[in-house]
Amino acid sequence: MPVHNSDIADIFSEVADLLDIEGANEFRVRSYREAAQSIENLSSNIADLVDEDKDLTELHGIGESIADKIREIVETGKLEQLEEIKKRVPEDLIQLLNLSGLGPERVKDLYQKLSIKSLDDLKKAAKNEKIRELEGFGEKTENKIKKELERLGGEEEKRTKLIRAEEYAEPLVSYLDELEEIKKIIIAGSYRRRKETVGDIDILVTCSDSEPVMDRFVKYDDVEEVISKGDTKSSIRLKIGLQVDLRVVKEKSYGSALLYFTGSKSHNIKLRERAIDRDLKINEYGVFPEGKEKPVAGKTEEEVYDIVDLEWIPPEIRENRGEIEASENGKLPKLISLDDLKGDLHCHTTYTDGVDSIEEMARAAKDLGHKYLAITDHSKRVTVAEGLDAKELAKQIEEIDKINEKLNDFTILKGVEVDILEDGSLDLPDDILKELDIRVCSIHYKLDLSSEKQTRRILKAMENQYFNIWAHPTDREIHKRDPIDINMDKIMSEAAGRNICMEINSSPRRLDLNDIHSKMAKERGIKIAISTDSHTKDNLKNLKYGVNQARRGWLEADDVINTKSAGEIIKMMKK
DNA sequence: GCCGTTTTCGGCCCGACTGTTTTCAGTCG
Repeated sequence: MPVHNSDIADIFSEVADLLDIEGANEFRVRSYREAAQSIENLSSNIADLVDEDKDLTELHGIGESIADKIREIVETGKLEQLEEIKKRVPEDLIQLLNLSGLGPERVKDLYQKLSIKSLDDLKKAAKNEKIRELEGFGEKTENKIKKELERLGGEEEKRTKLIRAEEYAEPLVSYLDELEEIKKIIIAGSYRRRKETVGDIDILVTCSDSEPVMDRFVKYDDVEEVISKGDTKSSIRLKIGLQVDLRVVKEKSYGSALLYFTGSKSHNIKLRERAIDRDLKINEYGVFPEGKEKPVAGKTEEEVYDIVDLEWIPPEIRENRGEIEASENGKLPKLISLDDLKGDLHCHTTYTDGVDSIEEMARAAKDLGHKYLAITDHSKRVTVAEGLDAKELAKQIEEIDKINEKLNDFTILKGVEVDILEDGSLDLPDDILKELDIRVCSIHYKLDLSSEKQTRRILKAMENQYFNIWAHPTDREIHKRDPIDINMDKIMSEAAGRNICMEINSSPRRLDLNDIHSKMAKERGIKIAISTDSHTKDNLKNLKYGVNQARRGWLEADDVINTKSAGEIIKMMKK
């Protein structure tokens, strides 16, 4: 059973949480958290690095001790240290940390003084009004715990998909913006970094007077609960469960505040450390020389970066994944933008499970400013979509030729989304595949094969000369389906060697490849197709979500094939 | 536990809000 990066990261997070509750040195706890994050952010498979006997301490946040522990986990599947800690601290206490308002100190108190070991214990103690009797706790705290228990119902809180967050954040911003006191208003946080999911919404405001802004904020129609309200900071929870934080700062602090509230946290910490090296202090109000109260920068983000000798870094890559070093060395990527894309390379029509005809799809794409659209209906194995056999596909090819004659300055590419069967063969014979301009290959069945079998399946499929683009490579669906288990390192090496492209599927429920894998593909020289996998005309607009992901993966126009013309793409797909 | 163009020891990002306190610890982002 191969050990995944996320397994190792989870173990270290657990160690951190339990040590924290136990009252261990906070910096030691932080080390485990940072190691976990560092591993989570890693593009290559850490188990492979161990097999290759690489020096793990070269990774940021990983020293001798944690490197040993990683090796132990890879070799034995578990960490003895964690088993030991669990003997001292009940592991279910970690769930208590999910309740807003409960941190390690309070959880420790609850455990030591009331023998609370689980959410159930906590529920009972709250019901019997035992918690309010504890020193440092009170009636309000107890009530808050009760409320939180009810709200979460034992379920782990899920982050909200970006597209859904947009639906709620934008009207709220418009509502606030009606106030004449407001000068600037912007959504910061992971929303601005265009992360696929957001934990909450952070709104930053500059204004002439904060009082009416805060008042209006907490009176918003969709508010379920006011979590806090102050002069410069207020938090609410919307009825759908999404938390929104509002921060008000002065105009002269706008840049440093925006930087701070955009994050990521680890990016900011890196910047602050950099400032300390220069005898400066960065906070949300500006950049201050040691001991001075007058800021030397802060009005714009550029100013703040500049004063620590960095170029401005686009929000999407502020994840402490090497962007600060790149900025320092003038090596920041020139990130791709939606305007760079000339067309879309994956969609479906009424031939299979799409709802619009070939011509309707093509005209809609043209209206969006595209120069081409690849029609890639399913192959026969995908029976739920009534996938096409060779004969039906031949008929579609003929129809596309006819429609292409009618269209000016637009090309419909003849394609298919051919299924990769369990044995690694493609679902249609070569003699029909060769008639096409482009072939998108993907898996829809047997997603639960072992890593070894699944990897072999894809590697085998890639031997086919008509394997052009590997679509929605991991088959994950956000919050719904885990990625398939594969050795991505190995497959990407193969793809790179065979000039096979990989897809960033822009469907908001997929966004597959994700940001980390996109960056990994770029580093290996693999070209990417950003495609919508549209099943309706309207879906064609989703391309922007794929671009978000591509930007988060450091992709530049040159890394993405649909920045090229239709002619160039057809040429690239012929091998 | 990690890290190092002043360090192998002594630091480790920084501030707002809440509730329980009478000056602050805990939590959060």
